Amino acid sequence: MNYWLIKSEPFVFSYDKLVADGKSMWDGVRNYQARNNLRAMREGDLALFYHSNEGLAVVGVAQIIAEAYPDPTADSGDWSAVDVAPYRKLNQPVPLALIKATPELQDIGLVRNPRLSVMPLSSEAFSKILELGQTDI
DNA sequence: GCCAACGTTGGC
DNA sequence: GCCAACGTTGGC
Repeated sequence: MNYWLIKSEPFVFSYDKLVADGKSMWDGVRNYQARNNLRAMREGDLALFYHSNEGLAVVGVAQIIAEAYPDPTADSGDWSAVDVAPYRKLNQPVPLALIKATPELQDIGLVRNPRLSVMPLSSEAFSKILELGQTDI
């Protein structure tokens, strides 16, 4: 089981929208590092869902339900998409400021490389954020 | 709305 | 293959 963090701008696609839709294709990634992370995802992996730009918080957990396939929204280039489904909404959103203020979370990609949109997380970091979000899964 | 950080592009 | 210029992302 691998753990991930995926980012979305909530006015483009929010966690609530994912819940409403039941599942979604995770497409439009145009960054090689992020794409390679998408390709490393396995069915059943869990991903924290982070709202960037507005909200600035981890709000829920999503599950990977289909592994990487060619991104149909790419008209050229070698890009990938996966399918995700809602898994659990956090009881308490975990704001970026809290993550930055938590010593155990100083090494995660969100802090180290804030512009990467798909990044791996250690199981420790994943659990810690769930704990901050007062959520058991 | 500004600006810093990073990735990508293109000239040499 | 290097590096400057540019575009994009995302926090503040």
